[in-house]
Amino acid sequence: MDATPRWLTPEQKAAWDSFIRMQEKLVGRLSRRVQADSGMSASDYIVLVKLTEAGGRMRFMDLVKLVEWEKSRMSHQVGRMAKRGLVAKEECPDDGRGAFIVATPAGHEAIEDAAPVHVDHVRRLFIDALTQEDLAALARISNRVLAHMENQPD
Amino acid sequence: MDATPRWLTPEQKAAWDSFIRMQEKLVGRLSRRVQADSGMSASDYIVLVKLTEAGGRMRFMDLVKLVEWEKSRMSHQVGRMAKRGLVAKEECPDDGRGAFIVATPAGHEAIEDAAPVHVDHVRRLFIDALTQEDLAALARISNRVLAHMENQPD
DNA sequence: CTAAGGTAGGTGATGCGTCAACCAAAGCTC
DNA sequence: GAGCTTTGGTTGACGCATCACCTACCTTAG
Repeated sequence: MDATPRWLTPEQKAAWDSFIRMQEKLVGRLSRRVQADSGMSASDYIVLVKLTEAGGRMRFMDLVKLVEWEKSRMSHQVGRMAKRGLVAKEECPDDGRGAFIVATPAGHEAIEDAAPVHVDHVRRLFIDALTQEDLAALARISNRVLAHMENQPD
Repeated sequence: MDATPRWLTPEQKAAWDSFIRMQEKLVGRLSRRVQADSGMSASDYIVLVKLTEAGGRMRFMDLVKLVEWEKSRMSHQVGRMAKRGLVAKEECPDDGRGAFIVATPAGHEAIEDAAPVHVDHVRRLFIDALTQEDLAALARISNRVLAHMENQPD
């Protein structure tokens, strides 16, 4: 009875705390940098990256799946981005409900300017801290956790 | 010239992508769970954890430093938490500007109910996916990145 | 052909995070 | 003790994330 202990072991807790702290600081710093450097939010950035990587023009739902967001979040996001001129929405002739999301010239330019700067920060703050083996280990661990989560409810 | 390459190597990019993806999914799932299970936001949760661990009563700025947030964020946060009855604010007799933040009985109860459930989810989604060695490696890597970031501007 | 159910996408309310500006009390300095 | 800086903490505006719900269109069984 009571198979799972109530708390984590000290080593587990220490590992968890370090991971969470690192991840929060790193992601926070990077998203503040992209905002300061490019005037785009981190969400703008990632949507533009994925969209332009895929040719600069996609169906809304395909974009949702690619970025792995909820459609509501994406809808709000592209709404804001359209207002800022980074993307445009086009009707879909084949499907009356559908929409194409298209990167505007301004969107292309924004991401082409922002991407190398962002990569530099990723390298400076993260990659440079680690050896090749560290990086490989982290990739393996991340994929292991991802795979594990997929078999878990909720 | 041009000492740093414009992009990451394929292995670097793969590691970075896996890490970011894992971290987003994991943190997202955990914070949705704590919200669903306890009615508290993830921010409520962590503030209450740190506050009660420290005795349930602290100076505002000490709490800010403990949680490593900006004071503005904490100010908004404790404002909301006070409105929900999780904490209360008291004046500080020694320092006319100062405030004590105190966990209410409802706050104590909320965190005592929520904490074991949250830990179970952490274990289920994360700890159980990894070996002891994985966990140790991740802790080491996280601390290495944290230490590295401290020496970096911005 | 039509009704039922699924899919594409949007909306509005609410809470959260950040930024910049602000204010008042507390030292500090001459 | 008058002016300066620092510290402790708040505020308001704005963009972002989530939730629940909604509409329009498409698909398919009968």
